[in-house]
Amino acid sequence: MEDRTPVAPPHPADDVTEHVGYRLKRAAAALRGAMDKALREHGLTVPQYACLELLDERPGLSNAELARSTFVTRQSMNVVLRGLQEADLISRPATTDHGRALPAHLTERGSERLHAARSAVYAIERTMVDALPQRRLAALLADLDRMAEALGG
Amino acid sequence: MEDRTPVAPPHPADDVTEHVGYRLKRAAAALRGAMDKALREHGLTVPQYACLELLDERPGLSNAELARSTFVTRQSMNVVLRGLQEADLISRPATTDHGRALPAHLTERGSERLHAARSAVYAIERTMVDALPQRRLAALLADLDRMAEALGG
DNA sequence: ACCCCTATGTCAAAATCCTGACATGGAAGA
DNA sequence: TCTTCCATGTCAGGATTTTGACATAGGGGT
Repeated sequence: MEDRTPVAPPHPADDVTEHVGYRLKRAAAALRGAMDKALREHGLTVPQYACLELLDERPGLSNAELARSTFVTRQSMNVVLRGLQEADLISRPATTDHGRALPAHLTERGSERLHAARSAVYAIERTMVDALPQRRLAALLADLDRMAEALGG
Repeated sequence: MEDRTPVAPPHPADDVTEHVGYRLKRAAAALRGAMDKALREHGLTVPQYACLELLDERPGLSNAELARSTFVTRQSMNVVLRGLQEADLISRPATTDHGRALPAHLTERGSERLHAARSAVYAIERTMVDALPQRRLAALLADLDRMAEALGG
């Protein structure tokens, strides 16, 4: 239980739990867990929800584009898309006259499901943001971007 | 390629990629990718490295404690520990005279492997920190903690 | 026209992780 | 003491994700 509060840290920098990577992983894990729990009640997984949200904003995205946007491989996104197609939440043409990318679109059911789940996810986001001191959000977003870009993300 | 720079975002808050969760996931994914690549050259996975690092600082941690500290389930950590034991990087007693928790310890090989991999991981951490404006690190760590705690992390 | 390079979709196999479940050891309270 | 509860380790099964590989479509340069 006291895993994250060692009894006597010699120096903050000497404790792994004080490192940026550890904190980042911790926050991401907390978010993932909260979203998993909230989305389960809507019959969606986190990658599935991410897909629907992206397709709602930018209809016609291809499998590879969705994969890059959600930071997973094309193969992983492919199975996610199949699941969504199986559930009739998205639609994808079997062929295309130009190129190889197959544009995906939300179905009516997909749009409804997204709007139902969105409020739950937004509540989580609100919980996170409200936990921050006022006016610190922009700086946090900028810092996260700087780190990701520095690592080639 | 232009996945993260939509042509015309109506309002920042209306774009998923502007949300805190998205940025958090992006930074975490970038970190994970960089660590994966760096650790592969040392024959370690990220969870394995996390284990070794924790055991170096706090020898005798049990499977369940390590699992909580790395934000995975006991079952997942169990297979990680078996892999480390198989590679003779850690040691665990088969039985214990008191309780059920089996304290894990680094072996000589494990300590050597950790020290070899540590420099690569620390370089990544340095890259991240250097990408931040000076003196912003403490605030970032605090914000990450606040968010994690708000979500029950 | 031809070749090369990149991007995309997909298949197959393996690795990783999680959910559900069970048995055991220890602590706390009736 | 006995009972109840919690934590731990472990097994089995399935879901998710990744690595590796292959074939195809399009653009660019020769």
